[in-house]
Amino acid sequence: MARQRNNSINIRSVAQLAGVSIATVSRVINSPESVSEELRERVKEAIEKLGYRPNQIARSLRTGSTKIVGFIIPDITNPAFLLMVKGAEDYLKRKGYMFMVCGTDHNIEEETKLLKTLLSQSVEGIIVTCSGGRNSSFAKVVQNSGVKMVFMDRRYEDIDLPYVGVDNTAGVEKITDFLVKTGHKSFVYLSGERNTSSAKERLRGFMKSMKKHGVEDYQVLYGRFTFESGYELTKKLKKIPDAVVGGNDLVALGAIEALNEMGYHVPDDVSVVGFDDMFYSKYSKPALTTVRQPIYEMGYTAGKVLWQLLSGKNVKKRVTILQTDIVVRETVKERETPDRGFTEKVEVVS
Amino acid sequence: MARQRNNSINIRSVAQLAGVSIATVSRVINSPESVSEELRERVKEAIEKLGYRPNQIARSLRTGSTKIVGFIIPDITNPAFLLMVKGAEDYLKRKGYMFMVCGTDHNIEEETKLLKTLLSQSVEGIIVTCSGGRNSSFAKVVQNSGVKMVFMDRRYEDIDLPYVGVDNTAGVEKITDFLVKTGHKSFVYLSGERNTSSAKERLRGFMKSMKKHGVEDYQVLYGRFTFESGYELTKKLKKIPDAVVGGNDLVALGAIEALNEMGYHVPDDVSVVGFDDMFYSKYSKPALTTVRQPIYEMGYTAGKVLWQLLSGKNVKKRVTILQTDIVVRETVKERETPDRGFTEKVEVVS
DNA sequence: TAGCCGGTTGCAAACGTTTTCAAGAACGTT
DNA sequence: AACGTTCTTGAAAACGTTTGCAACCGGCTA
Repeated sequence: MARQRNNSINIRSVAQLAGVSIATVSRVINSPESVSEELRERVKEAIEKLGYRPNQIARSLRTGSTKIVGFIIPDITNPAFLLMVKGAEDYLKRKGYMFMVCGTDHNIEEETKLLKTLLSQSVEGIIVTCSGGRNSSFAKVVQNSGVKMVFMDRRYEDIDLPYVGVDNTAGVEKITDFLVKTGHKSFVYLSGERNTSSAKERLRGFMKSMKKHGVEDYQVLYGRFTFESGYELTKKLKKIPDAVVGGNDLVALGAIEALNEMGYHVPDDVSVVGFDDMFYSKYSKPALTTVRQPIYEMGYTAGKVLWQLLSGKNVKKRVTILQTDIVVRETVKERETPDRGFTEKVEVVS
Repeated sequence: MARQRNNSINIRSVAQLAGVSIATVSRVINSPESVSEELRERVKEAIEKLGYRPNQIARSLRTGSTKIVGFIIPDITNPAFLLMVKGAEDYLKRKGYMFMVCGTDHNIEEETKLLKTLLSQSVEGIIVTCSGGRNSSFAKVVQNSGVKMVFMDRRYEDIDLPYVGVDNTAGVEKITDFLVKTGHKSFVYLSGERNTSSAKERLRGFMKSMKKHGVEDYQVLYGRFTFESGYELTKKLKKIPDAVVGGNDLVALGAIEALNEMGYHVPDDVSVVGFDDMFYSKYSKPALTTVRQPIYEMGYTAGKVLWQLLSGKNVKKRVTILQTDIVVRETVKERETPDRGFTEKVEVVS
């Protein structure tokens, strides 16, 4: 016996009302120029009258193209990640895509689970900002999925996929150089999650600067990319350095809070810098000196790269690295260098 | 001639490998207890071997249930909205749902467009935070859609749908009462987008407090819910009041920035309060006194209500209003009331 | 007039599932 | 031995589209 036919309006209702076949209705929708003026009008009228909207599910099943791209990011609540997402969306929505964005809560098991879920939803492409430093099960799923993917901001180095990121190393190196140049002699670096690619790259920039200038009075502390982490790490400091370099703005802001509570003034007693230039950093008191990342552009570019993949083009540039600027505000103060006046002089002469 | 069969693994490949019918494979997946031990094992093995994952699209088409709920929010980049979304997701994902979240950029035309798009994606439910104060085309689409919907945080009053929100009026009234009680005599209220339901409700709370205490020295200024708006409105002030009430935290923070630049000290010269208790407010300098909204809970509750709708239950409570707390930090200072000492005394006596 | 061609149209298959129905097997009861 | 019951299983229909193919209709050429 026939199952009860769903009473909602479908292509058949339209066809019936217009007195044509469903094929014609479909054509009116997808390639109107291929059907005669008269029928086209009749069908359009019927569509209007019934308020018919094609069922995307059926369409997807038939064509094999869902026009959906998924995002996997560590935290759906973090504005920085969402600004990237927005960048990618802004590019891709003009190509007719819809989006599913999923947060892993920094949990790599959840990450693979989400990947699987997205795959069975038949998304056409996925943009991923990794939640950890390595994720072997993730790699396995990716390999035999055949879906188009792009890494954004963070990547798993053992998975060969296009990557759009930011020159973390150069960014931190630049701002650390700036601190050295302005007379700071002792440093503390407050790292975020140590296994993420961005944390590693940023730390590398710091180390490069230290080495380059022959600075030995520095210390590296590991924590997370949060305000609280910056706060706690700083509180534990035995000796206060000339400058604190935060793994990101949140960490830097946490450090400032702690320093204030410990009775130090920023920037008079200590300089502090961050990384990100997040929304609030320019309004903090004192306003944070930091490294500006082109976050939105990064997402936009990732969207573009994914689209190239989706439209079958060969992506020549597998890796796109965007550059950073340093933005000088109020948390760095030029230090006197009384005890090194001599060295300074020599350098000038040589 | 037969179209080329899609070479990706489907239920048929599994059936073939296991030597059973596709019906059996489907049963192994959906109700394993209904198939014999032996076949079940064979099928599971085949699934594992091929890495088969059921095609959700096909499943949705057949069952008419996509297990997707959509969100429409004004700004995908605003952490407050996303915290609500997270709340709802946390509730609904345990019920097996996936999510599509869409931002309108505060544009009501985009809002109806997104609604239509979500509908043709056959989402089962939609949670909406309105972008404007009214949206007639939105209403029209909602009426004959049959999809389950819930308003979250903001609503269109002419559309009868379940609503989960916060007692904006009581919140602002409470904090304004607090200002009056601590001796403030003159007020400025900085409103956000004046047509949104939350802006209206908050303003009402302010007015109630003014009226209740017979205060006449107040002024209401309209702008937007942004830092910049608070800043600009404040800059235009001819006369500085005892207290500034911001339509939200951003506005309040903008006002503080402007006041500082104009040479006034917060809270010594002026008190400032906000609404939201957003992430950064406790770290601002001075830390903002504000109204805490249970944002996450609001989303969680909206998710719960939507689920009741989805599972066919009758929702008895069409409107759920969550209460706010006021959180006292550093931006309010008790004022002397030299010229009213007398009244004060009378009150105590009476 | 026969043949051909381009433009419109409809029929029916296919996309990958779920689910109804009926058939068969195994078993116990009379 | 006949029958009923319960449990497993497979065949086939259906979900709402898109699209290859064939049919038809005019008009044109030979």
